[in-house]
Amino acid sequence: MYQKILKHVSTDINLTASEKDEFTSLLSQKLISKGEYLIEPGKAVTSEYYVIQGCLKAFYMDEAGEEHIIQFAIEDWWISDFESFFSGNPATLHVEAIEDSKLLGLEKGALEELFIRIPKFERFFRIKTTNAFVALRSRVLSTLQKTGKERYLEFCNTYPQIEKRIANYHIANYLGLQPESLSRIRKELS
Amino acid sequence: MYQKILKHVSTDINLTASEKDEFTSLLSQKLISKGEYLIEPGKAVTSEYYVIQGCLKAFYMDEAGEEHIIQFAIEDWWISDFESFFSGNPATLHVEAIEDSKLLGLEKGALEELFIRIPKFERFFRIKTTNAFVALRSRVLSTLQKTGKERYLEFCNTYPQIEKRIANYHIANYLGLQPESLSRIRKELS
DNA sequence: CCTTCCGCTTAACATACATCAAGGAGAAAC
DNA sequence: GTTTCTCCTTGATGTATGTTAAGCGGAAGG
Repeated sequence: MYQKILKHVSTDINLTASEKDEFTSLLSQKLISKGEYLIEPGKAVTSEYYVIQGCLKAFYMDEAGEEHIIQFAIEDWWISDFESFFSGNPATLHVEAIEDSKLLGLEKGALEELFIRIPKFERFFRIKTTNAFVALRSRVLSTLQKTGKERYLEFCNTYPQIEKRIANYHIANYLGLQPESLSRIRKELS
Repeated sequence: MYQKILKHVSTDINLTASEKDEFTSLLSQKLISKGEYLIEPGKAVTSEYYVIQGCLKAFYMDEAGEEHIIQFAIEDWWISDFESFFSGNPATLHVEAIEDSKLLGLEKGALEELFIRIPKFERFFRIKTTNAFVALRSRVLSTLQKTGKERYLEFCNTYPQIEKRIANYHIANYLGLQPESLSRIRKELS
């Protein structure tokens, strides 16, 4: 059960057997069915989650009740409302399973103790945070400067596994397009 | 010279006189003229900068040589290539003064020591980082879902001081519009 | 003072994408 | 098997924004 996450962590930092044990002892497994919510706005978020299996979407709801997807997460990704997790403010994000999913949760308090006991983990999570920041920045750039077709191709390159698994209208939403437009783009490309 | 930054820091954390001294002793003043570069791609970035006076733009250059502005900074803002600063990778961003500017630089090494000696500062910079993350995320949302006019109004609300100071074509670039389009939008609104 | 240049505006036209509407295929429910 | 529902596709039309081109005004430099 912990093999995947240990392999994942080991790509960035080296751990001894006892460090691995200490890390995994902090993780709690969570099962969630398709359609269920992992995070709902208004509640404080005290964990971040590593996806062992399944698929989830993180989205905002606007005043008109429209969803705006800002992230998908599949195997080997982390997901949470990081703003709420770090600041302690109530969540503003929804996170919903779009497939039955198996997660590992990591509590904020446990994480902070871990940073003190094994500082390597601070490095690991800082790398993850920096990557998330860079990904977000590059997404700002592509939405500002690129056409729908270009963004779609970029998406397919960046998330090849996701593109095949997720409904057209979810991808369209993520790309800021209408499903009809994405459909046309796909037709053009085929 | 340090009044502004101390007031700025004090909005989030409380400091004793000696903590203030310790903090300001780490800061080094930097003057930079309009048109000069604070950060150039390829070089590692070891400082972040607080703006005492002036105005700068942070932008990427694409393969076609086009600038894409991702941030402006005026008085009381921080600016750097945060990805490079945190990861140690060479900068990918350009940061250029668009007015003569006066900055306070803070070295990464000094900052890390400060975090150890006065942990409150870790909290302060974590708040800043979280805010930046949230701002970026909300920018992704507005570029995906809103029209140029809506984004312009949002920009004017969020950065009223900036809107009056910066050239039309810079604002248009930041909003992902052509200067002509922004000009039309402004006309419609007046 | 005059000239030059740069940024702003306006107009005419082109295009990407949204919107509205309809139909079809596959999965789920009966 | 039939019905229903959900999602995908396609077409017709509308709109926001891009593109190209021109002119104007103020600032900088002579």
